[in-house]
Amino acid sequence: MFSKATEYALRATIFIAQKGTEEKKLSIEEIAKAIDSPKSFTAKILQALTKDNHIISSVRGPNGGFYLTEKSKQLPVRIILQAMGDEEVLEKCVLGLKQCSELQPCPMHSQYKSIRKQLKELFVTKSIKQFASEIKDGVIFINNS
Amino acid sequence: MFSKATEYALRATIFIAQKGTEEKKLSIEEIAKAIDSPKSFTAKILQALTKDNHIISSVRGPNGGFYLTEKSKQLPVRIILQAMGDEEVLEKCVLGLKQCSELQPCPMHSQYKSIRKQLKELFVTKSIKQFASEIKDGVIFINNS
DNA sequence: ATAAATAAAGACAAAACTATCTTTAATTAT
DNA sequence: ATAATTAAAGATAGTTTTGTCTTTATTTAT
Ligand code: FES
Ligand code: FES
Repeated sequence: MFSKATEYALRATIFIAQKGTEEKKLSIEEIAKAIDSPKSFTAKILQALTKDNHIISSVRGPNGGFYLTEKSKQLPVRIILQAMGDEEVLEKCVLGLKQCSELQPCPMHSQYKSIRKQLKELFVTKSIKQFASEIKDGVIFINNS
Repeated sequence: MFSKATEYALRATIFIAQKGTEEKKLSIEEIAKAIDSPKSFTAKILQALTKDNHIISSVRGPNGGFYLTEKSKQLPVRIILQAMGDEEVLEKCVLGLKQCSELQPCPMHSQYKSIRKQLKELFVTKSIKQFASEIKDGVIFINNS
């Protein structure tokens, strides 16, 4: 469904939203361990989400690390897909036709479109915060290494 | 959702099922043109679906080409994903956890599982033939170059 | 000021994916 | 038999993805 990079981005962002605060930031070390992802690769991903997109906030130096502002937590999870350049799946033809339309539907279109719509709905209507709070509420995991 | 190779495999197989017969086989040339895919790459893919999996039938030489037996046409489309080694998406955790389970659910699990179930249902319950006949029935396209 | 801690930036490498081209084998038509 | 046609097989190459390592910049604590 998504690239490894996007999977790590989603896991990391949700984890940071749940555990990090401006007072107690999370280091790349902690994050990579928590979500079971390669540290340097994850660093690159967080860098992108910080620099270009301001989805994640970061501070360098001692007691530095990553956290999310309240505003960021309220963004739809789709924003992460967007930042990672991996939201194509929410729009694209399941058979890879250059465009998906009612005018030129592929053989699977009529059956597939409702599934894709639900998927899009999930990423558009639910915020980062909502999934972060899932972890808090119940017995929910962000890794299972 | 799927790799390019799998997209081509799905399009090609559905197209061959609709247009090819044992009497009038389809050449790789025709197929690649019809589904708008790179010829040699598509050849490799059809080769795999022919050799290892016997989903597609082929004959070499003049008037040779590809077609599907009636039996093959009745296989679920999932068989193509299986042959391409690309059916992970039907089972896998949306966040990429090593396993998806009710016992160790990720933060998106409860919302995502029904979507994935519908996707799997689509590929398991519908046959190649059913999608091939979509092309025949209405105004349905297998390319839109 | 200096040292320590931490993210940012950049260079590099391995693996997977996508694609092309050439040669070989099989089949058919003449 | 021979030539023509077609898929099979194999070699190769480009691109993208995934991942690691090193150096630099920034911030904090002493
Ligand atoms: S055209 Fe294929 S999903 Fe719409
Ligand atoms: S654990 Fe993530 S979808 Fe089930």
